[in-house]
Amino acid sequence: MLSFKGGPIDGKVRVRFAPSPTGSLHVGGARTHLFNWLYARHCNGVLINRIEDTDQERSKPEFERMVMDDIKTLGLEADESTDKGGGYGPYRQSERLEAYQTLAYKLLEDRKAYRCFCTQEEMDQKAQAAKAAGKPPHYDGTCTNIPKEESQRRADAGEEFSIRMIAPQKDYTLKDFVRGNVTFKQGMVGDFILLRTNGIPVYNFAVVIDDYFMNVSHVIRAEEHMPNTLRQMMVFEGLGWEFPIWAHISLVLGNDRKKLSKRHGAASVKEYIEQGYLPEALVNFLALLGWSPVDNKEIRPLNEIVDLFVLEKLTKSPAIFDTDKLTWMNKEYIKAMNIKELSTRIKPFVKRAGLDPNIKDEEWFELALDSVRGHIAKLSDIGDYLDIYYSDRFAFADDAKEIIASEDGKRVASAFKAELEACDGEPTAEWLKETQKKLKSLTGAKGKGLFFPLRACVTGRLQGPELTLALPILGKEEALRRVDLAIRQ
RNA sequence: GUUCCCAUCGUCUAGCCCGGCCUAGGACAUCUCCCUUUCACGGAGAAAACAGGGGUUCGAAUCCCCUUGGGAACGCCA
Repeated sequence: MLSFKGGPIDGKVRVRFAPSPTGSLHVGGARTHLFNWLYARHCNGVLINRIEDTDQERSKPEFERMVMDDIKTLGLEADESTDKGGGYGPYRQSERLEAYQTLAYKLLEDRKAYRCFCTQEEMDQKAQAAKAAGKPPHYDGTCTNIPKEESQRRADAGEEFSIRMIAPQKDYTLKDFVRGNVTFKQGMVGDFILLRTNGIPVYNFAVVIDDYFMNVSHVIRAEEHMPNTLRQMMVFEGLGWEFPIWAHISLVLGNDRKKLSKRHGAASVKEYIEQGYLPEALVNFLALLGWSPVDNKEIRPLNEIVDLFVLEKLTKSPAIFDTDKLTWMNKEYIKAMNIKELSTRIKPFVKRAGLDPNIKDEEWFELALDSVRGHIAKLSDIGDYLDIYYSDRFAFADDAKEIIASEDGKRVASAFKAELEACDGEPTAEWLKETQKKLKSLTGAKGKGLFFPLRACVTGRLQGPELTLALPILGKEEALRRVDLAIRQ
């Protein structure tokens, strides 16, 4: 028997994010989780992750694993969860069935719910008919007034039934932390299912029981749940329990102003991470969707966000997920990151681009990485910039070829070759600076006319890191090989 | 269809609750200029919004009403 812990709120903030394991973590879900996490941290409270797997068709253990791992990569683990345990478990709804069933029968006993013998097919038909007639598809009340004895008899006889909650016909006012008072007029919802025919509870029922027994003080969730909240209020009331504090946060929308989903391309945390967005940048960006710090400073460490995060500052209106701004933020994080940290984090992306980060020593790699980091927006961009240092990848881009073929180009290239050959030891930044001056007077080329050919010869590109940085990293031998190649074109 | 929610630059937002300090602030993106004997980086600047209409008030982005627009939800999905 499941022990019923919890009870009335004892003053401590306990919040929860309750994903259903039907796919990997969505950025909208990540943002909801983040807001809960921030609030818990800010209040020195507790964050719970509960797995809502009552949809047996779509829920899969591997999805649960994915979601939990996504949360972990974001660095936002909960205090109590299926992974970590805690004093209010189990944290998977499929393991709490007994509680739901017990309470559903209590409601039945109290005449706040009834057995419904309508079949799935009948219900589908009714819903369609109601829709066709332009009426809200509410339950028509076929089984509402079946006498208690008859209901019992039919159940005993083995007839299949679900348990349906009687929706009290009166107005309900939801006191919402971000929206203020929201009144739902009576008749907005019909009698709704609590327990399915197979004994598994439905979301709106399970949530109430879990939130109560897990001692949840604040329910911070997406706005799309508002109509659900009405049903949940009815269940809380029917069970004689106090409401938690609800806070319905605005939705995250795609470019088309519709709720962000797979249709909008990348929509999951996993995809963004795989594209080379840093978890900390994504988290920082997500925090700014529907919330803003008092001092306007947008890029800031998580602990500062925790300090400033208050529910009062949440926005009511929905926010469009702007990838451009995320990308900018990611770039800033890449620029600011400690080079050793960046080095270890970016290596998988370097390998994925087909480049070996270990062809030379770590010091070389860091130098090379540092010279190009300012150009990349995502970790996955690294291949296109770092490859200039890899001789097997070397090739002249079309625009670079043109420059080299020009009059200035030819003159600069051969003059530079001579200088390089005469260079004593490895070329340094200072050597290059001197040499550039020399080349200027030697060839008459200046500005773009001087720098583009040099860059084109050495890197094969017209854009990239400072040559004074790149040349020493490349080394004399490789540089010479390339200049030679350029001249012979 | 019904109910609920929302409405400030293209986008994220500040201001709104407690009207005057708003000539509406910041950030992304865009454009311009500067720096640099090059691209980039960096710096400076520009353009860009109170959805519309009625009230209330000496005064409204801020309060009230209507219209319009957008969104969400109406399941034995969550």
